[in-house]
Amino acid sequence: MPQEKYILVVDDEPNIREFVKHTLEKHAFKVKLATNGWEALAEFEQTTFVLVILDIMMPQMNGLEACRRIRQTSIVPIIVLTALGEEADKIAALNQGADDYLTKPFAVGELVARVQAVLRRASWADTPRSVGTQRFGNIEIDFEQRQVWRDGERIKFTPTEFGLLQELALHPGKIFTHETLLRRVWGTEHSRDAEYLRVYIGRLRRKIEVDSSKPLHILTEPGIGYYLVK
Amino acid sequence: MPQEKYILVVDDEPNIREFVKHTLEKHAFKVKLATNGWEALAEFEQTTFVLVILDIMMPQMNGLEACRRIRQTSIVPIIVLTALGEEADKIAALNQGADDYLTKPFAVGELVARVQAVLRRASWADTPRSVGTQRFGNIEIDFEQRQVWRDGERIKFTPTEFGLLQELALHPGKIFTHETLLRRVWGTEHSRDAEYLRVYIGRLRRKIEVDSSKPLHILTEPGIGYYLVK
DNA sequence: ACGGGTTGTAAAAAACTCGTAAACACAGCC
DNA sequence: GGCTGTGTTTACGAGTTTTTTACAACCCGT
Repeated sequence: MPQEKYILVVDDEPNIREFVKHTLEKHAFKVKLATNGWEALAEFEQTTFVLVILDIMMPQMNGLEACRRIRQTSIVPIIVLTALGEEADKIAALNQGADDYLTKPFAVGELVARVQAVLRRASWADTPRSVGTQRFGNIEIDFEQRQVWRDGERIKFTPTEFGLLQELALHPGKIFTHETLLRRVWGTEHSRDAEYLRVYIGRLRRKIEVDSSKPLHILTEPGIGYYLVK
Repeated sequence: MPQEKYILVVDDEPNIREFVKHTLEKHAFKVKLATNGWEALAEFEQTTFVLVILDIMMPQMNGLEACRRIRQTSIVPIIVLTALGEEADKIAALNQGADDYLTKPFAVGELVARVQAVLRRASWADTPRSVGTQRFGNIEIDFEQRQVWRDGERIKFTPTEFGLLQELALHPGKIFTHETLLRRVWGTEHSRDAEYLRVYIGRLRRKIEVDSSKPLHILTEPGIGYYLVK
C-alpha cells in the first residue's frame, strides 16, 4: 500500500529547507519542516516519520543534541547535514547514532540517492529472513548461532572477527566510526587503537569478499570508519 | 549416504533454466526442468524433490498458482524467482507458502547461497526434539532411563557426564556456549570454571567417539563452545 | 611532483585456548 | 583401614588467536 511517507527536515537556513522540501516532494514524499532542535523534537512527537534530515549547525538546540535525543526514543534513520570540512561534526553525529551524512553544498541527485539508500536499508519488509539472520547477497549471517555462510558454505570466524562483523551487520549501510567499532568490539580502553581495526577489517574482507582488494560488502569511509552493504 | 537430491526448476525462459540447471549440477544436485506450471505439477508427481525453484511470471499456469497447488500436497521448500521491482509478486508468493525468493538477475553465488540456506533450514526443522530417546549414528540415548548404548553395548556414565551429554543432545546441531553448559550442568556459581568443561568433554569423547582425537559427534566451536551432531 | 597523513597487508611476538594426563579429595562401602 | 567411583584441581604442550610492529600503497592538498 502506498502509504504516506513523512520526512522531517530540520535546518535554520530557509533556502536549504525549501530546496530539500521541494526535491523530496517531487519524489512523492511528504515533508514537515523545523528550524531548530526544539521544533524538531516537537514535530517528532506529532507525526511518524520514515526519515529525519538534520542540519548540525543550528541556533537554539544544535543538531548533535537533537540527534542524541531522537535516538533515545527511536530508531528512525537520520541523515545529518554538515558544512564542508567539518569532519569533527560528522564523526560526532555518527557517534550519536546518525546513519549517514551529506556535505553541503549537495546536488539534487545526491540528496535523492542518499535518502533512497537509507530507506532501502531500513526497509524491514523486503528481506524474508528467519529470526536472527541477515543476508548480504551471497553472505548469510546467523546471529544466534554465530555462523556465517558464503555461497552456502560455512566460513569460520574467531570471536573477535565475528564480533566486528556483527556490529557492522546489525545496521547495514550505517556508517560506523573507528571509535564506535573499537569501543563496541574491544572495549572503551582500546577506542584509540585504530590499528586493530585495520588488521581485522582486512581479515573479514579476506573471508567474505570475492576479491578482498575490491570489497563489495565491507566498505571504507575514508577518515571516518567502515560500513557494510548488500 | 550421498543420496541423489533432485531439484525441480520451473521457468519459461530457456537461458535462465539452463543457467540454474548448470549451476546446481556443479553443486552435486540432480535437476529436472519444466517450462510452465502444468509441466511442473506433472514432474512433481513423478519424482521426489528436495527443493522447487519456480519462476513467478510464466504463460499457461503462473508460478503463484503452481506454488499454491504444490503446497496443497507437500511441504517441499520453494524458492520463487521474481523480476526486479515486482514487490507484490514476492509478497504474494511468500503468502502462498514460498520459503524464499530471488530477484532476477541474480549471481551464481546468490543462487547457491539461497538454495543451501533453504535446505539447511528444512533439515533443521525436521530434527525430532523428542524427549524419549535420541539416536546419533551408532549412539543411542535414552533420556528416561538415563542410559546410553553404543553399537548395542551399554556404556555407563556418571551423573555429571550424563547431564552434560543430555544438554548437548536435546538440541542436536545447536551450538552451546561454555557458559551456558557450565550454568546448566554445574550451576550458575561455576559458570566461569571452563576447565570442568574441558575435562568432561574429554571424558565424553573417550566413551562415545571411535577416535577421541578426531571426534565425529561432540564437536568444538573454537572460542565459543560445543555442539553435538549425528 | 612532494610530503604528511591514512589505509591495507604481512609477519613476528605475546597471550590465550583446548585437549589431555595425572594428582588430589572425598565420599560410601567392604 | 583400604578400595572404588566420582568430582575437582593443576600443569603442560600444541595449536590458534590477538596484539604489536613495520612498511608499502594510496589519497589529498599545496
